[in-house]
Amino acid sequence: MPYRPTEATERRKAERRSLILKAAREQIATDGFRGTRVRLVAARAGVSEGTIYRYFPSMTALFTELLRMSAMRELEVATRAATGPGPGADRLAAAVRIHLTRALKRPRLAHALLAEPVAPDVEAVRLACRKGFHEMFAGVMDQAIAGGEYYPFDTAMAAACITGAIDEAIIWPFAAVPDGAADNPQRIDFVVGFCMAGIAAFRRNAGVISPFRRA
Amino acid sequence: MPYRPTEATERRKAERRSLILKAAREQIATDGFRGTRVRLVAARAGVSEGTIYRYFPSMTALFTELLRMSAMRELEVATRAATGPGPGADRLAAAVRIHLTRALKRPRLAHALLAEPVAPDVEAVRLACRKGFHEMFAGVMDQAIAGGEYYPFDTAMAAACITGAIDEAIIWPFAAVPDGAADNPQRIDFVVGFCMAGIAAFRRNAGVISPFRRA
Amino acid sequence: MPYRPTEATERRKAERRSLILKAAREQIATDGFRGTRVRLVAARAGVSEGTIYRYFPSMTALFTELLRMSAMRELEVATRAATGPGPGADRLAAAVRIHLTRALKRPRLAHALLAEPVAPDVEAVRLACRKGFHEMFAGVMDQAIAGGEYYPFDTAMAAACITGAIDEAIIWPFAAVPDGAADNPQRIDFVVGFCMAGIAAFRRNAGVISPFRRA
Amino acid sequence: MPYRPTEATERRKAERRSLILKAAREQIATDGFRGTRVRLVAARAGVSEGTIYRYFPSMTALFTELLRMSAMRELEVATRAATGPGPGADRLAAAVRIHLTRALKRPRLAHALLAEPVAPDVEAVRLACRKGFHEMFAGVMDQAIAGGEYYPFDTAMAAACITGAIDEAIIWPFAAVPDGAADNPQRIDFVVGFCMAGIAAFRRNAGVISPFRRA
DNA sequence: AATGAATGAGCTTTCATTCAT
DNA sequence: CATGAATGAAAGCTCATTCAT
Repeated sequence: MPYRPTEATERRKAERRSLILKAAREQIATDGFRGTRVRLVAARAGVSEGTIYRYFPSMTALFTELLRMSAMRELEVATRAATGPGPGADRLAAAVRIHLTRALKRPRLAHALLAEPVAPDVEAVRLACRKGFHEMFAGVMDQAIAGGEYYPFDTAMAAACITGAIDEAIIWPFAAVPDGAADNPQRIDFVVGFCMAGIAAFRRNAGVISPFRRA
Repeated sequence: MPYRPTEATERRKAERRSLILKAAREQIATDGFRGTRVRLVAARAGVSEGTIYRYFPSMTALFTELLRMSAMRELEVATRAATGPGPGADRLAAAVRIHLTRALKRPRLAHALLAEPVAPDVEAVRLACRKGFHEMFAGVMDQAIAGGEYYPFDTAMAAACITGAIDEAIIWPFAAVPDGAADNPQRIDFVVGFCMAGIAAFRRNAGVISPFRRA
Repeated sequence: MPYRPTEATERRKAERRSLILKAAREQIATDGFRGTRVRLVAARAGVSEGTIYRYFPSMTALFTELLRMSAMRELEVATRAATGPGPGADRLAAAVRIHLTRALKRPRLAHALLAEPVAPDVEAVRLACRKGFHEMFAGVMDQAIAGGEYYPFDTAMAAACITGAIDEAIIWPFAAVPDGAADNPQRIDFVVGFCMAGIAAFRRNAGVISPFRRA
Repeated sequence: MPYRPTEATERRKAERRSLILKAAREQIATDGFRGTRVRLVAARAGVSEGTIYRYFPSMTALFTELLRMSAMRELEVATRAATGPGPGADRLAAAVRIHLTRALKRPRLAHALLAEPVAPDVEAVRLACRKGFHEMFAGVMDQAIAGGEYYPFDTAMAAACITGAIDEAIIWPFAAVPDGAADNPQRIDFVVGFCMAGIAAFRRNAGVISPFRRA
């Protein structure tokens, strides 16, 4: 009688795979890619080192998939925030805000996923993910331009400035401020405001008063 | 007749040291800290591995010195641009511009030096360097506030946003645009404008028209 | 079905560990601690270098354990010989004899274990082991003094002289006599006699004729 | 005109050679053979590393010569003490005493020279030196036997026991007693007494009262 | 299918020896 | 002839990956 994987077996396999990915995620959140070892991931997942290799052909592949998954999820969330009927500026601000807010919950992980250099194979994927964010931000701005909200400007470059400001806002407190102060709402407001102001000069309706202008 | 080290010998020694630092620099510019090996640096410098250790006690020490040297130089140049009699906004813009312009000449190296996570010993130095830039930018803004040019705002956070935007502007073209287009003057203008606009909302003299506003 | 380490696996592991210790022992017996390299031990044990590090955290740890194990064993054997109801002199002689006899079976190894200077970490353990022998010999003599068999004397120094004589008797034939002649019973008799005579002057009952006196 | 070394040049060369040997001696006295590096010897001698190699073809050769020289000197002194008109027992005791006394002035050096295992080439010389001491001690005893002072016995083995006791007396305090107490005259007396007593059983004139016998 | 022991290439670093100056 | 910078062959150790159980 031929072997036939049961549904339960399939389910268990999928669970294991998730378990390993989650363990890798936690390890990276703690020590970065640099400090991640097969042994440590296996220990966190409660499986053996060999099992890792049953689910992923190599550590590079594991990292790559993790990166893709995490980035996709974040990109999706930010994209959803950027989608809707309101003005482009509001949608952009919402996307920036939600992305930053989420990243600041786990700044070490976010930094690793967004900026930490890794082996070339992984780097390629990481750049692709980054590009996804760039394109999302640029896309919102392009729509806003198309909708007459802004004069045309170099949205690709603006997207770069925005993601850069967000990244640094993630890294910076990680190194410099007391624990717990990193996701201070005021700081998030500031970064969102900075990014919006960065392109405010291109708004068609100059009469709108920037919400950051002091009384 | 006893040996006496000649001037030429001394010069050669200094040259060797520079040669090694330069080789390390190039290696890092190519593969980042992560991909730098004693063997590769030695090969690039055209010396043996042992020679590296005559000039530097360890790879960490070599990285550290390289980092400190490079960062000091850049910081100095940017600081000089930020110093002078003119309005704070102009000086800030000048500092951002020159830092960005110089970094874009060698984006991979700049990124490694500014942002790449490394071994803890080196990281400490790297954070200090980064802090130097933050403080320089924040300092110019504090002066501008003190001089009545801006309303008070969170200059530390603004500095973070500015360095972040610069960094991304460095990394981004490295990944995404054709060679040679990275230091396109228009792109540099854009980033400078973005950063200045980011804090423009806090200017006291609202009458000044942003130079980035399109006709 | 989840993997469960079988008894056979466990046994194999223990055997491997012993195998490595034995290989190290043989290597030391051949070339001393000084000439022992991870590579050589691994080759002798028929395992890879990496495997050595699975069983011992470092070469120092391997040496240390080997030393402790071997010394403990020898000390135990000698101590047992020195324990019992008879006169102290007889028990001391028995301890000297058995220790010497056993060591002469592998003089190079014995010398390395007993006398060869090594890295400081190992040296500490080696001195402790040596001290164990000193104390054992001194202890037997102290008991004999307490029991009225000897007048009081510097038993610590006597123990040093005894272990020294034994050590040299181990090294000496290793260098000077044909193979196999080292553990000549007559030579062992001589050393035992020499050591006993060394403290015979302190015996209370002077009437006893030394068994080493020739007819 | 052919080059002709002047007398002054020759003298200077000989002085340098001595200087290097002395420096090596001091280095060994401090850290043993194990801790001796070309660099350290050169630094102590106040010459360059290269110069060492002008006077000695290799470190091994330097060690070898040092060993031979030091051992010769000590052997000579001890031999002189063992030579003369008096009874063999007295001469032996004098030789043991002077050798031990001198060694205890620099126990670390003495231990290194007498017992520290070294590279095989050096070891061969070290064993030869050791053999010199054995033969000297054995020679005195052979003479005493020939002179009717002792019954015949295994003088080679006795010599081994004597040198062993001396060595251990050198090593032991080095590890175990407070500084300065090592060359305590009473301890030297004890070792000399121990060694003499070790062969006392073979004396023909049994009427002689051992000087170590207590009142 | 899961285990974790075994592997071995590769890492940084040391140091006796050589050789251009 | 002295110098000390340069060499490069090891050394101990790590860790991603493989494979017998």
